[in-house]
Amino acid sequence: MTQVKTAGAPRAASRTRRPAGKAGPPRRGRYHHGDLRRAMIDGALRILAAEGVAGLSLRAVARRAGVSQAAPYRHFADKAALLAAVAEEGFRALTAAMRDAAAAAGDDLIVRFRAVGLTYIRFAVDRPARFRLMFGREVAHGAGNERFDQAASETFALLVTGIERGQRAGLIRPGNPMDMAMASWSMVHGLSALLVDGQLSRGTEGLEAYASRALRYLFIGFRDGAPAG
Amino acid sequence: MTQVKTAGAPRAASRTRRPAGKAGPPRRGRYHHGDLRRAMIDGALRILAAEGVAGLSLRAVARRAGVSQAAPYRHFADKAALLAAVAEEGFRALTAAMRDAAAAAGDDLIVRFRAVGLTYIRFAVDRPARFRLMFGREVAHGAGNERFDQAASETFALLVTGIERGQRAGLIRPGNPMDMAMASWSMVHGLSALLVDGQLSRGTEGLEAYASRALRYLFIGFRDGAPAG
DNA sequence: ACCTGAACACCGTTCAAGT
DNA sequence: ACCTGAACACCGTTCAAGT
Repeated sequence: MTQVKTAGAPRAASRTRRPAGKAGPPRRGRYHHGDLRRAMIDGALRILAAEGVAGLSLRAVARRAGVSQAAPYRHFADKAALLAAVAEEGFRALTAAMRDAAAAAGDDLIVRFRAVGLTYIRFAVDRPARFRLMFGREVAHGAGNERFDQAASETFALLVTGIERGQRAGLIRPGNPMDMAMASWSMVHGLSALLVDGQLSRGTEGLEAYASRALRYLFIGFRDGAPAG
Repeated sequence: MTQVKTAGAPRAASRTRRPAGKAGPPRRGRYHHGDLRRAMIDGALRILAAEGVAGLSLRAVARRAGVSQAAPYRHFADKAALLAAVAEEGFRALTAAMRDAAAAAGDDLIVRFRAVGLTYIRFAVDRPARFRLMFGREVAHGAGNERFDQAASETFALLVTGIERGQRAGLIRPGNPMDMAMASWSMVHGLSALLVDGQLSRGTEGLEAYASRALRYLFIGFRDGAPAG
């Protein structure tokens, strides 16, 4: 699932581990952390999963990394910059998961398309705090945050490509693929957001079955042979 | 638009105005505020519109109302309770706006349905901070917040009713109206959220035209006569 | 080059005390 | 009944100083 590689790391003694990783002569004492930037992102992810965004203070992440409250400012301009880095990794993980799901779904384009949407929804439901952060106002979009925006638009490009392929195969009706991508993203994102924030609840029903009940109507609208709009 | 009635209020001298408004003997000095609860909600709305949720601290709202930082705790258990009250009013305003739009749209059920969706999207885009607050994690859903949840589910009930009417009129295909309501809400909410958070941008295109390009495909899927799913 | 310690201006919340 | 003042434990951020 392209999760960040932080799983079994020991909780204490987070100083002095992990060799520099860059070429060049090994630093003598290599006092201090080693890779505080990486440790801050991993720590933020752990706090997000355990306590949600409410517990995610810069000072708490620094504490967990074993450094002073001021140390993170060597690596991030401010708190927003740390959150942007976390969100960017989230978009990369989401894009990778969608790509994997498409590949695993086989040749049927409709099946692939559905699998990609369900992967998006599952990502959101399984990591609610991270999903909210990725799409929330804490992260400045567009404003000099190119790496972040790039990761986000890759996700969109995946969608457009899938629709165009479906049109060429005669499975999806003609029409502007951007409009259809926008419709798909909106429905899948809306379903995710409403589930994550508790406005919709699926009870004991499986997530995939529940979500498919709604997605079905969009697929009918996309299908070639439906009456013209 | 069922906006809160706070428009031209003077900025200073916010004490001692507004008579109690409840029956009973007029209080003698009626020292202090009069209706601090109301003033807190109005102040929160103004800060939300001007600075977004980042500027919305309990102390700032108290300052604006001309009371001490501790005074609000007479009227709200904590900050979350104030935010819940603001969100609840937001849901009521949204529901009322959708109802008005449906009434103004005339008899054609499809036109009505579209008008309701576009009203939702316009509400979100015109009051982004308020929209985010209404649907965000700051407000506890379901956890002993009945008045809030009631306002939210009224909005959903409006949708289901519209779909059932469309089915009876033979305009909408047979099927579980709850599923279709879920699909509609998801698409409209997703479009709103992605616009509000800046992931989708409509450039210079009018909001209604832009949103309709996506909504179109859902309507095709709903329409009676479309190939069965 | 990377980090610490102390400081500043903010928070949310509590609690005794005032009218 | 409703509000104030002072306090506590937190924040984000800055800045001189240390190694």
